[in-house]
Amino acid sequence: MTQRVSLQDIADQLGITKMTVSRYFRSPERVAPATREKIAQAVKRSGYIHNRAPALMSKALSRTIGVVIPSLSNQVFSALVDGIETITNAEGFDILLAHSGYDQQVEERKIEMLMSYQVDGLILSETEHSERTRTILSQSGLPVVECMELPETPIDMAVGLNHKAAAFEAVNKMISRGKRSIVYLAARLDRRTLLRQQGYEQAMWQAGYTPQTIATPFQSSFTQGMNLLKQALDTYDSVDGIFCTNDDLAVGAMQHCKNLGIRVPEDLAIVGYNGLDVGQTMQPTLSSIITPRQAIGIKSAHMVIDAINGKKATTPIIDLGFSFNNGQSL
Amino acid sequence: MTQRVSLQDIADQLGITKMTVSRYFRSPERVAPATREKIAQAVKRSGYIHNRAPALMSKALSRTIGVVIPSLSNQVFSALVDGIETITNAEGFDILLAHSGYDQQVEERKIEMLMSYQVDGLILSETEHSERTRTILSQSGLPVVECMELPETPIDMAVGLNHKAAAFEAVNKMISRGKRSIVYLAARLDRRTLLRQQGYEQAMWQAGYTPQTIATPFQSSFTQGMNLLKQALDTYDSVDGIFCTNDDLAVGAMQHCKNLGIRVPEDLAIVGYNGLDVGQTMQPTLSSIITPRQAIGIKSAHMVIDAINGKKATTPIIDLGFSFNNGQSL
DNA sequence: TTGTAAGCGTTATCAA
DNA sequence: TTGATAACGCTTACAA
Repeated sequence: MTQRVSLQDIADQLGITKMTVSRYFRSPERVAPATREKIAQAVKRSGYIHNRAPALMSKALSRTIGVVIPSLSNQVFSALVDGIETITNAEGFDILLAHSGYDQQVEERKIEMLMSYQVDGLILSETEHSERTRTILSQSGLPVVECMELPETPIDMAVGLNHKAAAFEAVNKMISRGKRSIVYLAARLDRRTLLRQQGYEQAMWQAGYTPQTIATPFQSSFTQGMNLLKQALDTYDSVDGIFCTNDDLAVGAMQHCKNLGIRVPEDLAIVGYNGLDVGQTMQPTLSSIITPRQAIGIKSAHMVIDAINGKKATTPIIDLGFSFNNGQSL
Repeated sequence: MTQRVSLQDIADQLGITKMTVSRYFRSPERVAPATREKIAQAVKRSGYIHNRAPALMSKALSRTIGVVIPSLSNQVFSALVDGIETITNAEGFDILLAHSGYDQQVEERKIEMLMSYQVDGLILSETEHSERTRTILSQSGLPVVECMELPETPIDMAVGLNHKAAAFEAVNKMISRGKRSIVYLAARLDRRTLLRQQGYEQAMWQAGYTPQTIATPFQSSFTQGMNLLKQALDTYDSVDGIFCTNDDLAVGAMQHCKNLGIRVPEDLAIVGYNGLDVGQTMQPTLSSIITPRQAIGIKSAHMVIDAINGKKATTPIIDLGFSFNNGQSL
């Protein structure tokens, strides 16, 4: 059966105390070379694995940060986690990862789970939370970074970009190229999707055009992109531009154009969001807004760790901006 | 500062002992209704979060399963995790998630980390491990399921499919459609990619043709699919079929054909692997091998949990097979 | 350089 | 129905 090896077990084998073995792990230079050697061998032989539970019980830090992302199949969040781990690895922190499936109740459960493991801080990649989530996070006093978008009232700290402004700029670019009947394609109506819609609508109204949105509550996917474009073409007249809430939809839409012989961008301009690899394989290449997700991860990790170390950031909200990949589809 | 609320704190507020509060959580029916009510309020007020550390120290189960996947941006593994969580949620287990980036050293570190949290079992989605990983897992006696492919010598249990056989069947289908100069496109040379290559080569030799592989050590992506196809067309003469180690490459390759005006499947047949959504948006739709990844997750979780409950599976290796999505690209 | 003792927060067990 | 006690395995602080 499962027989965990303890420090005591190793100490017993060698006729020393567990304290010396413990020291061997934490500060080997304070153990006599001969003893060190003996312990090294015994550790190797026994396959000892450090047990964090006792350390979690003392008031000491766990040196672990909890990370919650909405999806396990989205390059945006894998880049975010990559960025986070660059820093946590360098700083000697571990991360504990959980995913919420874009569901606030699930997010709440996962945050509680992570907290039950005594994480020292949390990085969340959404900004809309259940009432209880906000309560337990505030009460805990734990450093929390909400990232990707910038909440008006962050729980603690935030790192991201202004999605409304990004969408506004993208749609303005489309308008300045002469497009006027631009439709917004939206999926999974999360907060970022709605913010982008606001930016889109603002740009349209400002130019004197009427915003037209086609949305689905389902997960976005290439197939959804095709379907939404079909609907858009059926619903609205003389559509000459499509602004998509992400690249998956945009690629699906572009695919549909190819299948139908619609010329991009002459007949229909298409702009995506996130600047993923897939858009660059298309012909024409996809125009898209590039979000600095790796940098967001890096900055988020720095902020949590600084806060854990008692150096709380003076500016709790960091806007890392965005850029525009011109591409050929506009 | 971070001021964790303990059971003792709540008990003190109410003038009772922490034991009663503990009971309130584990078996509320054994606490007097009046007391129960008082505790409920105090718990809510204080934002108490369960602390797992002490429980991890007793010999009791943690009711947590560690899961290691290679990538956070691959639908294959998100579906696997979905399958796992269907079961763990139902059975009252939590999962602790980690990702290895397809790196055995990272996998080793993550497994150690998960074990340091006293997980009751592990689900790994790769079958090649470092020496030390195999050692510590064996010595721990922990239930371990390796999934996706079927190792010859599993550490403990395994759930997956025979990738070599799947590739063999797919390539045979291509051959039976008259294709003879079929090139295999490979990326990130992990074990599954190599197994598929074996199946491909076996089918080719058996038909009297010479296998031709174009490989890159880099992560697969749509862009890589384009590049590899370019190379294949430059390197080999009269290529009439492409078998790809996954759908990303296949879609990139198909995209390249569209850009060049190569007709699929007339001039070039393309077959992918995994049956992801993206392939279905293409015109023609992508022919692909469909892997039962959600079912693999479900079965894996069942097996670990059964083993934890002392009901070790009699058959430690489960083959869940595969199917073929005919599509239009063949 | 190594050892001793106390304590972390919860739960199992036994007692009232 | 509630309480007292011990135990889990490690680390901190102190002692030898």
